Amino acid sequence: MVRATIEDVARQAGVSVATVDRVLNGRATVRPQTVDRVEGAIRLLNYQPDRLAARLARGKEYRFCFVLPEGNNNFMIGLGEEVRAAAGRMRQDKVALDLRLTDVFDADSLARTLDQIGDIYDGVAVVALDHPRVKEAINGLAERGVSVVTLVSDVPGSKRAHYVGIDNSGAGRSAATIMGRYLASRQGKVGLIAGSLSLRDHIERQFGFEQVMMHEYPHLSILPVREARDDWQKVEAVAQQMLSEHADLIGLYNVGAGTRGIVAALERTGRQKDVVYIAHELSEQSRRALVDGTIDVIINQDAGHEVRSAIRILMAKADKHPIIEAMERIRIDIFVRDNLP
Amino acid sequence: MVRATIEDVARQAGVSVATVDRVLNGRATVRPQTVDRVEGAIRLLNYQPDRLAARLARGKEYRFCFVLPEGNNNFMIGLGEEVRAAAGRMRQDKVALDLRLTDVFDADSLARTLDQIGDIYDGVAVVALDHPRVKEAINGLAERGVSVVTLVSDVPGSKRAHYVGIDNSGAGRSAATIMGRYLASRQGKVGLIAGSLSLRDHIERQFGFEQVMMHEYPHLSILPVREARDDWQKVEAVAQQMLSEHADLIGLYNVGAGTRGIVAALERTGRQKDVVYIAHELSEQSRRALVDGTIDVIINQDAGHEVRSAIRILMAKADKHPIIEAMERIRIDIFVRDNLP
DNA sequence: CCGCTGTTGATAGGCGCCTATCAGGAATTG
DNA sequence: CAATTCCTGATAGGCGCCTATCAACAGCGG
Repeated sequence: MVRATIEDVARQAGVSVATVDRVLNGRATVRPQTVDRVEGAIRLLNYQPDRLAARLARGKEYRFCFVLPEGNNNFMIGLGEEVRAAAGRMRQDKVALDLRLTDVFDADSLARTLDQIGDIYDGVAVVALDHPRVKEAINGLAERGVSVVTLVSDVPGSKRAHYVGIDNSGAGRSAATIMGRYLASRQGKVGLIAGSLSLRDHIERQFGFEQVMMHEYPHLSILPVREARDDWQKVEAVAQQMLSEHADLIGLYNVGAGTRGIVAALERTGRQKDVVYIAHELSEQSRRALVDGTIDVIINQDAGHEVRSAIRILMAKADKHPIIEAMERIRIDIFVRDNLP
Repeated sequence: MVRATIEDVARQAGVSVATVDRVLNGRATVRPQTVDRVEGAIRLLNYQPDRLAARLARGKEYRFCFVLPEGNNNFMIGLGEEVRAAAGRMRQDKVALDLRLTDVFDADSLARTLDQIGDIYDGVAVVALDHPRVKEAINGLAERGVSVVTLVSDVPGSKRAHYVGIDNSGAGRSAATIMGRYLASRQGKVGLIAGSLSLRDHIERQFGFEQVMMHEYPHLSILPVREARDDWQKVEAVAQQMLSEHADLIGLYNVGAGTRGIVAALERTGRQKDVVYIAHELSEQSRRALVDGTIDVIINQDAGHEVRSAIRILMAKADKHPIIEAMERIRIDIFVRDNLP
């Protein structure tokens, strides 16, 4: 059975191809009665426009811009590499990707970057800060007709078309569940380190973690969260201090980046086997530490998936096509040393 | 910057488009020296053929056949649904998918199904049994020019173009690691149930599990594996027997399907909180049992990803395009109650 | 020098759809 | 009834590439 073409539909409906096209692309006013006839024919023939031919004919290029945080955060660097890799591959599909780096911890600078993004773009993917100024910038883009997706960290209440990232509260809860089970028989303190509490993803992870910890594993006491700006040197200092102040520290959950600092602190104090350490994001270093046993579990989001999902969503928005939710859900990966990719 | 077309390449190389086409598609003999000139121009212009235009011009339909096990195995049913869903979506990309069900536990019947698959297909994806007769059938297809990918369970040494599925030995090892950590402070026996030891994936999981268990957690003793044919009633009987024979059973790992039977046995005996139970494959039922706490961890492979990956690979093979390995790696998902999708 | 082989050029026509334009008929208005 | 307005048909031309065909030319052996 061969696929129906637009001509088959026209013949079936007793109209011209031009009219079918008018109905399909809403290009001009068509009498409702004619619209019905055409739609009937489409259903009857189960006609689906050939996407390839349509895109070829339209000759349209998609231009998307990825706005990522600058700095030496391993995960973000990896994300940038995925964008570049995707850019190379997608060229032959007429998709052009640009990459801009900016300071995420500074809402104003991020917002300014977003404001400056010209209308040359059909869509923007941004690792966002949950801040009124940023929200406003996102809404501005959306109103200019540029679709926006938030990446990794969401800005709820903004006019972004979609959030591409994991359920961070679920990630925090998962960390707590595993921490609780691993420490089932032990008594002691659990430490929590975050990058910044103005990053939506970090707060949510923290909340999720504390929630499950307090309800399910009340025998473990949680120390107050410490902020360390995702900078491994600060992280190391904080971890070091925690370890020396609390001889009964048996669990550590690092909500943000800078895992390297904790690994260093744990190994220096020789307590790496004694403390259950759960980290986020898989990288060269965290991978090695997981295999060595310094890290016990890594919770991860797949940067490659996120980038590809963001592109698919932006393309769907540009074409006004629906998106398949199930396909775009980013999973919370849990890695032990045995299921590393 | 606009993309280069085949005409630009021809002009740059000082040849005709026909010659460029000959080089690109190996359609006729071209003097090596001319080939060099063309390839130089391609590199210089960074030319990449427009895939859309190419596919449109070739006007080719891809026909792929998925061969799955029949029966009431939840995971396989879900896999079938994913195939159907993909079939609907892929129609507009000129990809036609057929679905055939067969008895997997019977090598002859599976092999016969494969033998009968006509040359109308450009590719076949099959949930295979590791058996000489099946291997032969796969090789037969491959020799007739039909690319074959094995799905979920591999047939190593066959001429399949690719294996789409998880690293089962890694899955088994992961189960053991988590089991060992969850049971850190306890002493007792761990039971192992498999579907069939002629299914490659099951054996590999078992080996991986035993390997880590024996090396890392020697205080836990593993009971001999029991086969239960992925049938939940048999599985229930086996689990029931294990539970009654071993009062000190504290861990259970079900390598195959039929999780429902174990859940029933555990709940009937009231030992669901006492036994750490690790299962494979997420389904309605296993999900509920995980949330309830009867199952402690589910190890999963994403059926949707597998189907889409198989399609991408078969398309790439049909077009003689390279595949991007990193994109096609199927991950071993670990689910606790908090990171369920 | 002829016929042959190997290589290349030129070009038509098509894939399915989009865009634009013009013309003709129907329906509506004043 | 003429002048509009609204709706529809017909058709050309193009998107970038593929396929096929025929002609042209060089170098070769006989």
